[in-house]
Amino acid sequence: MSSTISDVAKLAGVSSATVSRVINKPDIVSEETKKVVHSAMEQLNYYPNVLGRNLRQSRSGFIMVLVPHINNPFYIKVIEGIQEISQQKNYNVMLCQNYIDPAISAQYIQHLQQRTVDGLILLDNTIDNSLLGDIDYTKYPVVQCSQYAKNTPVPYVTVDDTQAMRSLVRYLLSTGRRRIALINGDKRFIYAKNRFTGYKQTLDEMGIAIDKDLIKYVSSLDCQSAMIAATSLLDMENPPDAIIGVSDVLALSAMKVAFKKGMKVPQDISIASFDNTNMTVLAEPSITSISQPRYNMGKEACNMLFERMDNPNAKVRQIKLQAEMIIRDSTLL
Amino acid sequence: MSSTISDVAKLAGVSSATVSRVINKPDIVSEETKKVVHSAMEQLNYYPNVLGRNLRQSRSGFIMVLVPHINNPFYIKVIEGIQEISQQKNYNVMLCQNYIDPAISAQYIQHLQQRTVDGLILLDNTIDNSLLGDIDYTKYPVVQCSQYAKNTPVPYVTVDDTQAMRSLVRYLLSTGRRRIALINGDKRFIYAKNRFTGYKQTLDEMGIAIDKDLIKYVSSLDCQSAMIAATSLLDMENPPDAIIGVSDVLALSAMKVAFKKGMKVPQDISIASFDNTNMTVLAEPSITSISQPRYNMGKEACNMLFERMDNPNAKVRQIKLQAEMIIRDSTLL
DNA sequence: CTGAAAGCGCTAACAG
DNA sequence: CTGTTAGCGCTTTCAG
Repeated sequence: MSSTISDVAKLAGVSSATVSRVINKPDIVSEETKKVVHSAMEQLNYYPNVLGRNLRQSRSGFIMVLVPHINNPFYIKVIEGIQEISQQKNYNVMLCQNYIDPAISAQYIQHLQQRTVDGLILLDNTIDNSLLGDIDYTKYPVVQCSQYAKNTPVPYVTVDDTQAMRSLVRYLLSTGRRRIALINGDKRFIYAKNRFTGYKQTLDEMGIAIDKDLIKYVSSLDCQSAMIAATSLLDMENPPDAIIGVSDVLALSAMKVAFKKGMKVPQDISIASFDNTNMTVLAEPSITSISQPRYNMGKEACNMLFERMDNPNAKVRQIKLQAEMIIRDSTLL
Repeated sequence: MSSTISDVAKLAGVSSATVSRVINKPDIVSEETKKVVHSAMEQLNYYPNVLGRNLRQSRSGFIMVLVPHINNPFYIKVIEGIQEISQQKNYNVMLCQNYIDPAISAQYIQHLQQRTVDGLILLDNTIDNSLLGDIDYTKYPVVQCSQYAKNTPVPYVTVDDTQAMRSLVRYLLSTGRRRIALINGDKRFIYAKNRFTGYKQTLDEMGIAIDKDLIKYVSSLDCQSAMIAATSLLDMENPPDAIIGVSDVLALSAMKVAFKKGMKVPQDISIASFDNTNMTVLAEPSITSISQPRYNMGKEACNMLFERMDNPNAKVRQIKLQAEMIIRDSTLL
């Protein structure tokens, strides 16, 4: 079997405590003994057993990142940001998908109580944050990312969806569009609520009446639902001259429906989206999209989590980052 | 702090061994004591501390899945399959991305020696399997997935790339195409080598001379490289009448270039790809693609890994799954 | 069916 | 700067 710290100690002629110090606090060990210990470690091909260390320090060295589903490219970059920070802190990431199933989430959350993981970053967007209700966030370090709960002392990092939508609608209006349709997600999601607010505010300010028929909701962000929504929009007697999808897949699907109806983008209709994943560039024409600072969201969320893991009484920070509009061919008039 | 097994034992008036049995081997405990213990656990809101258990059993309860990058949708489904099986086995997954950097891989592989993880599924495609050379696969459970090493006793599950390419080329020929271009990945990758073999074999069999100018290699599977390759193909004096990309992004990029040159797909040129991710459906026209059994690859690889974790001397299985061609608009003549 | 006792491998006081 | 000692929380013999 593999060698232990006391094997090394014996071979080096020192105590296991000293070996431990060589590994963890090399500064307080004399050069000479360090040399002896290192050579013993090498001879025995020794690697510290993390399980022993974990028990002793009662830390697992893992954080959990709970997302709905990684087939949504939005999460990929966020996860990268999280992994960047956690690696700096010598922590591993356990990435969990709940497939929007609260039962699965509940199982994963047990990992906090069982000490499988030391903290949790919640990218879950379960409606009404029901999930958060199951977690004792006073006891375990938890940070929300993207989605967030109002009036709850849980740290979060999110993006200013209202503002992002405002800039997008304003821009479309500036290109002369007046019948701007919106394909939104379930309004019980905060992002959907906020984006709708931005949409409504901007039209209100410009004195444009809201046409309820121009607003569609999809229960899931996939091609099928999106195509149904887009078809009903484009089949209207007085169809929209622009469509905003709250996710790239929605916009791409809408564009596909427009093509099928013989419409040209952007000549006949403008198309815009949120998320700015690489689909927007691969599409023909390329799609104007709202780029959220996904990587930074991940980094910030992870930083916040470590703040709380280091000090459970640290101030609860709740921050909102700004998004950016990337204008591409699909709206260029 | 949270309660321990001996707190529960004390409250229930039994030994901690009995509490342990209630949790792990309930069958050999009397109904009565079980009841008492359960109620004590509830009163104390007890959850077993996994760190203690792990040390005792010297297992971490984690397996590692090492992939190049999860922005490649190919891996997403494989990972899902892996997670499905590992969850059944009460194992957690540590998903690691090496960003095609051997130094990062090397760091992760230490986790095996440190016992942070109990096994490894390698989806890495580092050229020449250099990575595998760093792992003592006789000592630690390792399974390769997708990529594999010939003549090495490491279990793997892969897909019959040669056969898949053969069927695709044969099909394109059957639609009348004769100048079929190939945008391939670095030939030192096994998948690239095998797909090239399938391409060459089929053309040879049909008595069609290989035009080397029709074969392009990209060092990375992104839009930029792909567009450069596609542009040089379509700028030829005698351009191809079909382009196969070994990944969806490559094909989509090629299609974009074709559009820019005023060509129509499939009328002027056929486009086909490997991977069959949802981009192929979102594209207009939708793209003919080779669908690999990604989910099953993940499941099989994970099953193999547990076989080896359960029994290090288990027979080394090396299996090859079949891919399927999905015909869509981009090649319909 | 249950209890006592040992110990997984490590780190952290404490003492020198 | 280093050694001694204790113990993290759990499971697993071995007895009974």
